[in-house]
Amino acid sequence: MTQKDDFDLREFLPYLLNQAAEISSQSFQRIYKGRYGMLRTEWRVLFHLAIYERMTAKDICEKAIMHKTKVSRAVQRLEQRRYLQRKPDEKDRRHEWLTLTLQGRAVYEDLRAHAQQHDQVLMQKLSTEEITVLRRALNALSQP
Amino acid sequence: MTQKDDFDLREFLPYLLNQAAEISSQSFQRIYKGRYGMLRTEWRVLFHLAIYERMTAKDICEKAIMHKTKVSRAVQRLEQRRYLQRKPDEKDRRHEWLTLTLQGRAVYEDLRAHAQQHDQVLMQKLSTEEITVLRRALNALSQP
DNA sequence: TGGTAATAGTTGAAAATGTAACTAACAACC
DNA sequence: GGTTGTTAGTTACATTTTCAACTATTACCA
Repeated sequence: MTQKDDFDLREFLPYLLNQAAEISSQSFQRIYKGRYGMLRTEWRVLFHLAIYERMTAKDICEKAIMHKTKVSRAVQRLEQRRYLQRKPDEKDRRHEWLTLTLQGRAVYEDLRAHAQQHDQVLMQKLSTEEITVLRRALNALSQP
Repeated sequence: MTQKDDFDLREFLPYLLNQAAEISSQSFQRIYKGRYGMLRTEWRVLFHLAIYERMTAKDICEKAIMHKTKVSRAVQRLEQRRYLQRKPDEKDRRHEWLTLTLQGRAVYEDLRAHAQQHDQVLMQKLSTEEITVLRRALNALSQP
């Protein structure tokens, strides 16, 4: 098992990004899964609703870059657990406005605290300058 | 839909990483999926074998940080397509040595060319310095 | 007005993934 | 040598995700 070839997989950005994303979300996953039995799609929807207060599923699709069926199912499960409420738009009944319940907000507060803590741990692997550049680069790469 | 709260999701590393990873792999996905009907797990295994020549499934698990069932299934599918060969180790028949076939290598060469091209496009979104720091940071974050 | 197109969101079936239990081969210790 | 433990890899089943088709509502336009 010896390296050959000039192409280095370790410099291929999609590969590196995937690797880092996978590993760095694992320990956070244990938290939202362990405490609330939530999935990745669900905490993402929850966080978006907590931050933007009031969104339609469509809004979440765009902000979170998630497919509509993923969002639809995450919303269903969050609703079942009474973490969010739906309210159809009066003007255009194709839209549904989603907001967190008090209970949903409480779950968010708890997870947010853990998220921040988790982020601290991750950032300890990097210098301040690296963090700044990393965030900027990741944002740039997130523009489709 | 207005931003609230002090916690900024856009600074939460697992979120940013996931976003960037997702988006930056999409157009490469269209290539390996469209041309060869391959999955993400499969190109990763294929690339590892192309680069390291000769590995066991275990080696791939470690290098690619993939679960052994993922690797097992990817290897099965690559074998069905005659992209790789298995050869049991003579000394220890629990191990199987995996190598690409000529056909597998040809597929790799094709995909590698596209990967490099794709990488170029991604890197155009970043400065040279950002690329260096990004790679270093991603590697650091990939250490579990 | 009526008819077609577009949009928001849901659903069902197929594909992929995760988890845990499994087989087969070897190691280690008595 | 036989028992127990460990390791490489597979399989079965449950959970998730994907893809395409669907409903319901609104927009467009002749």
